[in-house]
Amino acid sequence: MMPPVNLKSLAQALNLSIATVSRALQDSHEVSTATKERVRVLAAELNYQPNAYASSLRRNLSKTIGVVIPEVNNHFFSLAINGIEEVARQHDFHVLIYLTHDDYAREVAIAQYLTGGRIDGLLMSVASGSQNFAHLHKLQENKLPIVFFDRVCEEVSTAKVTTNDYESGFRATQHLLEAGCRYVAHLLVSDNLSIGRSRMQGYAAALQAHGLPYDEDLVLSGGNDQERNAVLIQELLERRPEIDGIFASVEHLAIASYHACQRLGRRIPEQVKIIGFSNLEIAALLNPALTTITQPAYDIGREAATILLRAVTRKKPTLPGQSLVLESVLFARASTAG
Amino acid sequence: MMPPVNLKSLAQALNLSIATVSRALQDSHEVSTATKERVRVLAAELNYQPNAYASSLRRNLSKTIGVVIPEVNNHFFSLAINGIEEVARQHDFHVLIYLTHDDYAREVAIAQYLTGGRIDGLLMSVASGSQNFAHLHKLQENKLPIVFFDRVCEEVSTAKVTTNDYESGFRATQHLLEAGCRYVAHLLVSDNLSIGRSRMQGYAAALQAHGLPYDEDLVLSGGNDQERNAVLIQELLERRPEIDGIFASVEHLAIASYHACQRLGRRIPEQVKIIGFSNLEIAALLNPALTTITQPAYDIGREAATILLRAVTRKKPTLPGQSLVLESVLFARASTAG
DNA sequence: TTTATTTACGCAAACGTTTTCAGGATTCGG
DNA sequence: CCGAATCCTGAAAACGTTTGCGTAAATAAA
Repeated sequence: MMPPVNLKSLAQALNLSIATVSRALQDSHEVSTATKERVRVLAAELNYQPNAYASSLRRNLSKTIGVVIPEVNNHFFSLAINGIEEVARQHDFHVLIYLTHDDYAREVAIAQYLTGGRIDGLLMSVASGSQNFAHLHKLQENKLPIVFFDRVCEEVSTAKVTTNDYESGFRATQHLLEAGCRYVAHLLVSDNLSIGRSRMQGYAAALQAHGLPYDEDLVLSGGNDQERNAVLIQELLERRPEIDGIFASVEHLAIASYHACQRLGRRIPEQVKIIGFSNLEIAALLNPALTTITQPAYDIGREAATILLRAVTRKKPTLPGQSLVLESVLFARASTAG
Repeated sequence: MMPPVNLKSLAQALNLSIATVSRALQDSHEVSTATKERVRVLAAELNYQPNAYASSLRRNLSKTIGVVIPEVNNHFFSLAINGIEEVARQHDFHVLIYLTHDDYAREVAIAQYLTGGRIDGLLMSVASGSQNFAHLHKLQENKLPIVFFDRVCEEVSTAKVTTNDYESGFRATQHLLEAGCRYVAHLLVSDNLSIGRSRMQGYAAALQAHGLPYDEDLVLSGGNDQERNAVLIQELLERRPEIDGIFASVEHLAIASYHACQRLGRRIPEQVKIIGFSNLEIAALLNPALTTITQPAYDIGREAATILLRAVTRKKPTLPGQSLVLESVLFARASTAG
């Protein structure tokens, strides 16, 4: 059994004090170049690695950020994580990941975890079921910098990175209307998510701009059960056979719509045109190719992480004024062809 | 500014010693029920949260596991993470995530990070470029339990969770041959990955079983650049126009094959049949629907995490004998229809 | 030479927790 | 009423770092 290699053992081996070794490894100017070199050589030889927890405890800094998201098996979030991890790595930060599965209770439990000083900052996309935000306010009281991305929580005053959801909702709907649709259904994931509300408002505004009525019955709120969503959409299409366009607020609802149409034998785009928010790289390979509004997921992750790390490293709070709005892009494909 | 709420402040407020408060919160039998209750009430009221780093330092246990994977924007890995996170949460463990982007140097750097005692155990899918495994051996010398999943490293003696890759490769190839293919190309991601070798051997064995020659020129090794892969496949199809079947070892190569066929105007499945490893939920919605061999990604994550956490909590090393082989499933769809 | 100033290093406290050890108070068998 | 056992509690060390402060030696200024 090897003895542990820590500052103490290094100091003994070099006949130095622990303090000097520590300072040498930090390249402090208080230690001579020669000594620094001696220390570095031995440390490298013994493969010394500082104990992260001792360091974090002493400095009250963990070099770790947390990422709380609903799902990871989702192109948007996994791309965002890519961006986040990239920035974190550049700053020598570590990334803790937590999944809420859109479950409010789980989100609260996770927030509780995170008050233990385990992380220096938090990136978050809130669960769709969240109504009460006491758990998030508690984190803020603990001086934990937070940056929301995509699914933001408006009640918490901090930086937020989002996309132009209102405009995107407007454009998506307009795209369908211009392709000839007259009865456009809107599928969203939850009514109390700000992001969903913005898209919905864009939808409503586009209808109005084209002199079409807003029909509440054409708005469907889906959940996390893919099969159930498909059934709900199927029922909607049967109940309102005049529907000739679907605007899906999230990717999996667009997919569910495909399944629903497939089962009902409705042809896309001849009978029903579909557009959806999505980060599927292979949208073009679907049958038919899916028209998408694509969010810059990777950039959202990058920007959110950048704002957060700036706050963390400068020990300043994250401010609402640092918020960012990125633009989504509409890719017209076969599913909305006139 | 609020004073910090820690064991000391709790002890002072309750007129108890730090030791007693600590024990009370751990529900130790050494402290009276009445005192426990007093402590618990105040702790809850002040929203006390133990400092994770102090605790980790003292107990030499971080309640954190690391996950090192090539990518997260990949259905297989994101599903696996889902499984991992699930198990970790059940055990009150935290999950640190690191992405190698299949870059060997990055993998080594990450391994270096992880020797700092930051994690109690490691789940890993090795980068495809890795040839030298000194960094992994170093981790083992540090007594860090490791479990490999999917992309295992055979040179390191520990538990591994894989799928029946040889059989799957055999069945995939056989499926094409039985559908009438005579010239089956094989696309793989890297020759030095054990998982790729197994699938390839299955491929070769199936050819032999059907009395067909193994043609090295029909085996193409792809990289991480999707566009370049599509071009390579395109060139292969042009060079060897007799190719009537493609067996893609990973999802993105199957997708690249679709693109290649699309550009060359080859019809799937009439001219070229395609089968690929994939965890795409929407394989059935592709044009045409993609025949897949699907790995139980979620279960792989779950099982790997379970083995690892068992080792961690019982303070025993992970052993090769704990390795697991799960079965993939072949879903026949339109892309290989006779 | 004396007095400042700089340089290079060590001592020891601190971070917040867990845990060993010991001891005072209470209870109980005899 | 004495001894032992039982029950609670506290003092203090330890985990491995970082860092304020002190100080001896070396150098510079006078």
